[in-house]
Amino acid sequence: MARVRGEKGEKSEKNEGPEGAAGPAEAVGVAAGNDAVRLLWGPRPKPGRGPKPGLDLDRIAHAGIKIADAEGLGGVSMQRAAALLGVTKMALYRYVPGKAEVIALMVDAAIGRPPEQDAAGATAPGWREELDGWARRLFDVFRLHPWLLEATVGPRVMGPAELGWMEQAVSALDGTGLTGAERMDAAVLLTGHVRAIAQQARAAAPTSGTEAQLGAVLGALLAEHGGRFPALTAALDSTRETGGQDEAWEFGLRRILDGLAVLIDQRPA
Amino acid sequence: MARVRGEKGEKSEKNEGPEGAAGPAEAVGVAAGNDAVRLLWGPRPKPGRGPKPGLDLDRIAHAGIKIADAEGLGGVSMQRAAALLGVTKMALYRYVPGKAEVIALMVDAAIGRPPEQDAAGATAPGWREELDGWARRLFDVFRLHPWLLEATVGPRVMGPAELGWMEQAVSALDGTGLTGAERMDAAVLLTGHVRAIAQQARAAAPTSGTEAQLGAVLGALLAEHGGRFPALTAALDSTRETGGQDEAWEFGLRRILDGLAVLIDQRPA
DNA sequence: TGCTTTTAGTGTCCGCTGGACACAGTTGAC
DNA sequence: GTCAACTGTGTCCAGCGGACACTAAAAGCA
Repeated sequence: MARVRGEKGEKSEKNEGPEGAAGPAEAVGVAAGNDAVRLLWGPRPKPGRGPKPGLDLDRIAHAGIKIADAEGLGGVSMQRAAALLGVTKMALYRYVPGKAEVIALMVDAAIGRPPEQDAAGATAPGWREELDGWARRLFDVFRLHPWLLEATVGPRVMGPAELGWMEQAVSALDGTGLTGAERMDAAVLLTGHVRAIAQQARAAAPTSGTEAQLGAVLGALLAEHGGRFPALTAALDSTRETGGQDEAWEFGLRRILDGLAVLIDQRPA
Repeated sequence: MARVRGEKGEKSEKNEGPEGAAGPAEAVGVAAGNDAVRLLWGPRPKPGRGPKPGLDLDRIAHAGIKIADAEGLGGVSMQRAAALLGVTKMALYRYVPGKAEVIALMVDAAIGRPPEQDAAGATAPGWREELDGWARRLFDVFRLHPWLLEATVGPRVMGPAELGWMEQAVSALDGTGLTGAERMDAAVLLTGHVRAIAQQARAAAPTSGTEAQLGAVLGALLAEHGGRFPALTAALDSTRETGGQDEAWEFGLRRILDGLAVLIDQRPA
């Protein structure tokens, strides 16, 4: 396996200034961009002369995923991942230049390739049904790996799997008369909704203390300070368990698709 | 000032298990819920007998904001914030039970109260104009404090300012025939779009290395692996600088408002 | 006025993190 | 058979969030 760090001095440049003084550096910073691209998109350097590598990027990614699924992204550390693989943490640095890249690999592996959807008979489904199904499948992924939300904030490089999802959404809009930019914007719009609801679902998840505790907190707050938020109070009162986040998901999805339909209908095909 | 930690043993409960074994614990975890509620919503305990407090929650929040604005959320540590205020980091723990609460305070202070918008003459603006302006103003806030994106992932308690924004959006839909739940869902939908574009804008921000580097990376990737992503390649080729993220913002906003209009028009007022 | 109690800020300590670096042992190529 | 490349380990470091004991200041009460 080829050296994972380029020039050995390259990595040290990260430490310039007191704290980097520029980027978030929190998750997958852009500083890791080039490295991350190489790791995500290959080519994976073939083993050369030394001892056989005991690990590979996939195993590392899945070790991280296992931890993150069980304990959240905060539970993922180089130590824990390495321990899960039966090596010391420094062994991981033979495969990956830093933690940011581990997370990038985790993200792409966890998102996974989008399932093929055509088949299902001879009738072509139409853009609306396709996008609807696409959004639901993506939502399922975020529900399965809630930490994906935190892991995908900030500037980062998309991996092949993630790009595959984008491809599928954009191609669902082929032949609708929308321009290329518009098709991509539509995919971004849908992704935003998926993320928004996934986030809201996580807040109400039973993992978080006692049941839908946060919703209760909101209710209590409005009960106490309701005077300052009349419209919210009224809205919440008139709701009272109409459906919860499932409703928000369906509502937003329908609104977005309706909005797209308005545009598509007035376009010459 | 009253003791900030309740029973002194309460805090230790956080350390149960190897790593909490439950929550993300990364940002503002739900474990901080009760404390965060007290700090965000008051009542602020009035000073009692001891030495005069040299700080207050607002100053702490703004110190954190200053750092985060300059260096990103990753640059915010108790040490740095305390140093900016001229005290040791442990002094902060007299006001705040932990870092999570500092971030919660930063978030609410940075989001700020939504500007009043009525006035502007006698003509009532109508829900569409109101929501449009609302979304743009919220977007401005996220552009001003990009770290808000990272700071607001995960389950958390909303502060008065944040709830004020929600209030404004919901009240803009009063009288449209939408149910309370639907009005809230619409607000969530818009917020999701604001966040999605804010995130995408951050990726292309000049802060990140050389200019819109990440967009270039995407282009290079598609140039190399374009065969696997035909629809994306076509979309991106047909685009070529049609406008960038501004277009995505306008596109999504219009689509959402169109979708809402479809629903509202078919509702009896 | 003086004493006592409450409290603000400090200093010290701990476990953990991500990462640099030097080293030992294994392997393939010549 | 020798050598160069490479994997995994051990050790070290600065920085992090936070617990805890301590000193000093201020207010209430006698």
